[in-house]
Amino acid sequence: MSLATVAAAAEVSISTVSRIVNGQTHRASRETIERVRGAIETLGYRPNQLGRALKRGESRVVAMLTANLNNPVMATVASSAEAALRAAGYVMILCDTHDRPELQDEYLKAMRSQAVQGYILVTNVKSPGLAEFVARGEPAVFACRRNPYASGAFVGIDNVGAGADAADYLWSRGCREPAVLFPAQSSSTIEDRLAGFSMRLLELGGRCSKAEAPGLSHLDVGYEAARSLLDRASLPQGVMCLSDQIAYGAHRLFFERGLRVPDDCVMVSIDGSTLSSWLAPWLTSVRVPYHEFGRHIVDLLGEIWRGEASGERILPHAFQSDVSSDFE
Amino acid sequence: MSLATVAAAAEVSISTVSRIVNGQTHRASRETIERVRGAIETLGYRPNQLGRALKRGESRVVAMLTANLNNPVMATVASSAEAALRAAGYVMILCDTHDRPELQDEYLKAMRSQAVQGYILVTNVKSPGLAEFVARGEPAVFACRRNPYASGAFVGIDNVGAGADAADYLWSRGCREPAVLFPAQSSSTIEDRLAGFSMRLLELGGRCSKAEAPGLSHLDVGYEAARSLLDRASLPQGVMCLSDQIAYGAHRLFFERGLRVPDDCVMVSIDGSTLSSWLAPWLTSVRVPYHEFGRHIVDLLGEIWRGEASGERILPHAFQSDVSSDFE
DNA sequence: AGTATCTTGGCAAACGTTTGCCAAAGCTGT
DNA sequence: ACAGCTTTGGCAAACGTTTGCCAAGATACT
Repeated sequence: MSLATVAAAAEVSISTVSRIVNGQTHRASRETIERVRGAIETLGYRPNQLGRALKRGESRVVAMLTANLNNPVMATVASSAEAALRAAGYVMILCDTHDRPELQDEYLKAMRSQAVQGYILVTNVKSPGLAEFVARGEPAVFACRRNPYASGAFVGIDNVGAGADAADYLWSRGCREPAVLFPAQSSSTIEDRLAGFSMRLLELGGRCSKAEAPGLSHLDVGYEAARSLLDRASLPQGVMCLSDQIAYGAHRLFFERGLRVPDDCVMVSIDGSTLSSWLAPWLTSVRVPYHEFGRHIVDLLGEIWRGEASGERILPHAFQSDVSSDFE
Repeated sequence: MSLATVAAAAEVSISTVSRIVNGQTHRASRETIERVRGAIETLGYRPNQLGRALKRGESRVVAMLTANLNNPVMATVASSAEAALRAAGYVMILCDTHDRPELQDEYLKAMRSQAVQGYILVTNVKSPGLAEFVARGEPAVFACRRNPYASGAFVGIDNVGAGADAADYLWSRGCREPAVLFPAQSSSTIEDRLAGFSMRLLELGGRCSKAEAPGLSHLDVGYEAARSLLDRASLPQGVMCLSDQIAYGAHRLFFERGLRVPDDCVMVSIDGSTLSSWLAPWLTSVRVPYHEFGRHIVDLLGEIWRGEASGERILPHAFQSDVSSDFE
């Protein structure tokens, strides 16, 4: 079914139907408009987005490239972005790059040939394709992780501040020499959180030991980092985990070794996922408002499309207090 | 950049370039082909999928409608479907219906106007739009939850059998009168698991008490169902939770009341998400191979497109034994 | 030499839209 | 009666593809 079908049913030309579909009411008589609207209604016509996109040069499709959908943080951001895009009349293509540069480049090319109108990037993996992409000035918003090639549209939190808050928390709980667990594969987010944490601790007069580990997922990272920590030194009073997932991994090792959190060792992390309040009551988290990210991402995309200079959106973080507000 | 650009660069006609792009090597001389390939290479040309889709009538885009991306089960299925689609040269549009009928209908219409080539549906919410959709015979594969209007392509597990396995497990642990926790909002999956569980228990000579609760998410369901259970009767030896999320919710209530799992009460569930092995070592699960779903979904879609009668794929489930195989 | 076949490649229509332009008709005012 | 304006609506080109058809040249066969 196409404009032609409707036009035939209403006995007008295709152009007339097209104009009415697009709300140009001053180009046809009231009577014609009603006839056409009736035909559209009875046929259940909806304009073909392919034809429209081809002609108009805007597809109303946005691509989201995410590092790993199985990470609940990414899933939450994807979900909130999807909802915000839908509300704005867009549709989301989801691409899971698994943080692999070749796959990322492949996706960037594929999305270009899909003529997508904008990009949401949750990645900081460098790749030749991404470098060109940024250089071409494609309309993109980075979320969680900063653009590794340039500054620009970004939605995230003040990771330095969040790290500092975690340090304050541990300090207030009496930890003077906490450990910090972090992944070998770094990123702007990780670095900032780490920097904020250790700087604040230094300011306060404390010091921290660091345990780093490689790993496919932050779960593994946490587990391995905790292992190397415990194998190397005695149990610290407190442990700072740079993400919830790292905390989960670390907790697993603690559990296996019969250590109890927070009785034997306080644990703090950054992310504050909803699941933690159910499954990890032992964990204290700096809560990041991932549910809000989508709205701001779409705002920024809008600014870019309108040609406005678009900056960063740094959203507020806080210690987890009221869980209920987590649900919309 | 379009075929026209390449044609100009290679000094041939648009048709010739198009044929070469599509692998018709017998319609041009070796020399011409090389010249065209060179031009494509240097320009970095990729065919515009919009034009192609419009002409060919197949968009190589598949829509996935999922009930709630924040549910890790859905996220896993989405992730595996995305990977399988990508490998087959397709692209995935993700739609989060939040199990709301109007939103589902809105998405179905929107996807139709996007000319998507196939659908992956993780829903059993009835809606007028879905009824028409099924009646039209659109190419769709249902995953996890069965088509509420007809039989047909489906990927899932034997939920009756999984329920029975859970009953066997609790029986083997000495539970003679376990409780079962389930959501008020039912579905084929829930019903089957419940039926399999209680039938097997009856066969074995046991009986079960049931606790049902409404809730936005299964986390709430588990919490509330556990509350109503404990308020009503004494603590059973074992609790069967119809999903991992229900188990998490129930555990939270148990934790608040100072009850320990599995010391005070054995808990079993169906899903076996990766996260459980990290965060919920107290939980025993029937493991569902959600990571494999994507592959089978795409297989079935292929069968449908080729016009083959496509049936159901019932994948094997098992008790969680080796966690490591969970990762690809 | 004449005919048949193969190779090479271009023309043009079509997919469903949008929109600038033109034309016919209906009006007003002189 | 005629110029000028508004209303109404159609024609046709364009977006980037694909593909049936035709044509010119080359080669092979009788």
